[in-house]
Amino acid sequence: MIPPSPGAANFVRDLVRADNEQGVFGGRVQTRFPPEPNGYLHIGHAKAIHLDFGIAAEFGGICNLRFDDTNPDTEDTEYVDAIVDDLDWIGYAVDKILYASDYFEQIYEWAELLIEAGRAYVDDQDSETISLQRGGYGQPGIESPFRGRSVDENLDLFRRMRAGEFDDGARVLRAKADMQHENMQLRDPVMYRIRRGHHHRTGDSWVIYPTYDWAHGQSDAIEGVTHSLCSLEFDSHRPLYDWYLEHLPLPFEQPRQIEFARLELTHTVTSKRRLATLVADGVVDGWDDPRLPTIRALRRRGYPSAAISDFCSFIGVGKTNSRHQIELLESFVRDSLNRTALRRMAVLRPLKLVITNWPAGQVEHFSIQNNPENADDGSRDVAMSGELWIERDDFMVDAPPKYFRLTPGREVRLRGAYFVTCTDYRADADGTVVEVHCTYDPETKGGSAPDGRKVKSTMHWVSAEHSIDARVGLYERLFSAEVPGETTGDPFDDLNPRSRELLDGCKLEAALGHASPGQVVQFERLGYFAHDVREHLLFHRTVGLRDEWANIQKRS
RNA sequence: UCCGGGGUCGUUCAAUGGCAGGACAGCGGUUUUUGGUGCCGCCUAUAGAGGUUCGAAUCCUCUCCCCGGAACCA
Repeated sequence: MIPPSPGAANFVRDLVRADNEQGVFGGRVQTRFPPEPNGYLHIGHAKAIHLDFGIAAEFGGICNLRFDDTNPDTEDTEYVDAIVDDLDWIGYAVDKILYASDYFEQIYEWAELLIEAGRAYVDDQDSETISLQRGGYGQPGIESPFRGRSVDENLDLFRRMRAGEFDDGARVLRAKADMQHENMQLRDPVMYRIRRGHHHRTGDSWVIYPTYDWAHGQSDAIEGVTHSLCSLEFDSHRPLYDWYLEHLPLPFEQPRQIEFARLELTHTVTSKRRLATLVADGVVDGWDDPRLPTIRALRRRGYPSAAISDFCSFIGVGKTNSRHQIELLESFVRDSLNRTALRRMAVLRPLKLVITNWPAGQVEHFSIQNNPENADDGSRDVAMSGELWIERDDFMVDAPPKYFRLTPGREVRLRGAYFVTCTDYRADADGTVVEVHCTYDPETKGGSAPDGRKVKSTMHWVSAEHSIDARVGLYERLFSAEVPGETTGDPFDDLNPRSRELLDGCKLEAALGHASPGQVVQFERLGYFAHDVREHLLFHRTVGLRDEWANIQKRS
């Protein structure tokens, strides 16, 4: 078991504690988790969620789920529902859902306030011109010719923007900040744009929408947020966040924005936009495709929620850009699953093994433990006959020194069954081994020899007669909520090509045919990547997901 | 080019003026009816150069490198 990490950095906690002890915010702590409902949550969000909710809980404060829904073009209630559901699974059930769109009226009124104070103006130029005038790094900005409009004219124009008198993109409301500021965010940022998209909650009642910068801090302030935690790329927005708030009559103390490094992992992508592209382009089957690092996909693959929490608290929170190795996450998953996963046998690349001294037609049944880590998990019945499937990699004609598995003349154990000794093998014209011949020792029933002799290797196997073929749709049986009965047509229709390829021809022990949904199993010593033990440890990894993740990363 | 944020074992996170430590990865051993698990051991780091100090990863100066920032995205 991986020990807890009391030393894990969390500078956010330190800052909040300092504020709290000094009585800033009157000892109050309030945070928020503010996703835009334009995609599904992924492992990177889990880090933010544990931070946001964790800090609030630690200091006796509250953390709200607030949807940052200020862009009607990309958002949908489908995402709202999925995010709430995932959040619940992660361990933070919310009873109250907040939306930035609920504050549109208040935010609008504050915009008028800024106009009246001479701190905002309507600009008639298009976005290209505005962008050009903003200048560049180390380059001066140019003030808009509309910057000097009177308060009355601005107010009139802004109200007509809201009333829908102008076309999309015809005018914007801009903050009158500082066109020479070294920070581009302060060079008169856009506060409102005209957009006639249908909003998932406010429908068509608004044609102007606040931008992120002119909505986020305002929403925080309305809710009474004390510490607004966001990722590093917003650090240059903080002066703007503060600038807006300083000019507004706030109902609470002015919130404080704190930036932290987002989670990145090797072999995969933690960017909602890139994931959305993969889903939209059909590169993957959907947001819950097991190749994705979305919460949905992780869930479907059997990742325990606790393993994700443990991982998140272990890695801590800092400002260093870093990319954690996927192995670290997996170590938490294994740590958890090793104690709970039922062991099963399956053969991914079958090779026929014939027991030449097996009584013709005889079938024997063995009771094999479900989990050596936990006797309470009981045992299951496994049938054996004289013809078995073993892993192709478990037999070698010319075995190298450190190879302990089957080779001519060697005795090994078939897990839970008998000792067998290889006597012979058959190869085809190309030299490919097509059949291995063995004799078994009836005295070793159950897998131990009365004379105490040892074998170097224990191999997994399935009875040819009793095994089931992965073609009956194992993948779906284990990963989907439904357990289909008879499969008709091509059972691989709903699988991605890579999974098809990996599962084609696999032979499974009968007990896998009725695995209960959501039950994670661990294969006994086998895998697609026979040269690398790690790769085939747990079932959900045997389909080569790490490689899939890497492929996904390349294609996004 | 300007502004901001960063730089400690292979990776990641500690150590905040006092013996550079953990985890993951790797390597070796051991246990084992999974080449899994468990257990034991080993390996490797303060970006560079100066300075302050009895003492520097930590404080100061300069240099180098990485990331972010000029959407009517968030």
